[in-house]
Amino acid sequence: MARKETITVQMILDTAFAMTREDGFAQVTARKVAARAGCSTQPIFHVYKNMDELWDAVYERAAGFFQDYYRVYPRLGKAPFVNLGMAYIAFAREEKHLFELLFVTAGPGRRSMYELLNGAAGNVVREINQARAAGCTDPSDLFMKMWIFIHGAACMTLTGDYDLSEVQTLDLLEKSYQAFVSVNQ
Amino acid sequence: MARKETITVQMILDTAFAMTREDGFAQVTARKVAARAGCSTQPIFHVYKNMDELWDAVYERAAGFFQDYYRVYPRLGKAPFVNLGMAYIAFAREEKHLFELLFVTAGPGRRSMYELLNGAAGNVVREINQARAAGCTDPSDLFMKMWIFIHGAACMTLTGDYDLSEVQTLDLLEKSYQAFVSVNQ
DNA sequence: GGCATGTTATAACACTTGTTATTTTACTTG
DNA sequence: CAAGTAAAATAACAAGTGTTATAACATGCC
Repeated sequence: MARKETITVQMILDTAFAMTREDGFAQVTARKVAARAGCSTQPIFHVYKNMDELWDAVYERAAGFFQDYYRVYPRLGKAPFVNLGMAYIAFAREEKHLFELLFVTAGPGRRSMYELLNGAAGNVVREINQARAAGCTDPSDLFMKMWIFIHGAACMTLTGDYDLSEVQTLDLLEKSYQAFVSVNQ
Repeated sequence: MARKETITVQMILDTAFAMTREDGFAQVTARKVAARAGCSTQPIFHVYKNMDELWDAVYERAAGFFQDYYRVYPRLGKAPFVNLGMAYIAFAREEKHLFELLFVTAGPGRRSMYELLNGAAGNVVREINQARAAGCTDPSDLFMKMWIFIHGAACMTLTGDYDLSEVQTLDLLEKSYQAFVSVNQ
């Protein structure tokens, strides 16, 4: 009937996503993706209507990647929000370009930070309940403060203004939680 | 002798800086600056060797703009670092594109966040001394924590994830300072 | 007033981008 | 095996970028 499809959606998306991880989202151009995938630009537009569709797919994949990253990240902290913060800061350090795409670039059509964080598993809600169970009077306010702090540390890793080890970060987050709790009740 | 120079360095830099403030650094291209300045691209390259030189000049101007912004910003806070933070967060809200250029974009040849903050007036050093005078045992550590928090809030304004009023922000920063102090000594 | 000289405008080059028209290729079906 | 058809390659278009060569221009000096 017809020629067999040799370049699949997966191959293109895999390539584009890998390029985003390694070189940044801005490097995902039609010709560069094609070159890395070892084909012309034509299969891309055969599978995706235009580059916007591919870019959206890369964004969705990055969002899913973060969910997975958080899911398997070791839980060393005891206080609420600390494990969420540890994974978040580590993600910013180890996946700079993905972090930038998901949490720094404004961009229309992007999900809110809270939505990305909470994810399908309701990560934030669970942490807030944990804080309430621990006797915190206003866990939402506590989350906001903790999250501002965590986001600040993560963003500073991008510019090289924050460079603490995992152990130091754990200590910093635990102490910060205690600090915020102490003035919250 | 020769034709009088009608398009000056100031006119070009003013235009490029205004474009950065309003539309973002990426919009500062040779043709767009020329169009807005009402001339061809030729005067730009007559005054600057290339676009990199102009971009550097815009960056320097943005850095100076932030210094001025901080200098005249009202001092409503009592605790150390709070006024620095208030001005910083307000700058992120009111000058999104300049904030992005100075404090979010990594880019080579850019100054460190600390250098931009401390400025010519030694803002950070003064605040640290103030904290020490107030009886803080480790003012540098306190500054780091406060700054992570402040930077987090500022960065979240860019993505629309932080939107507290000036009064609320003042309260938040004062309380955060108390929180960090309480676990610091 | 003519003229040399520095400034500006015009136009073009080389490159990159997304996108599309056209051609080639290869595979499945009859 | 031949034919038709879907996929991929080639090539081109239009727009945008930095940069530069060339031409027009105005201005102060002799």
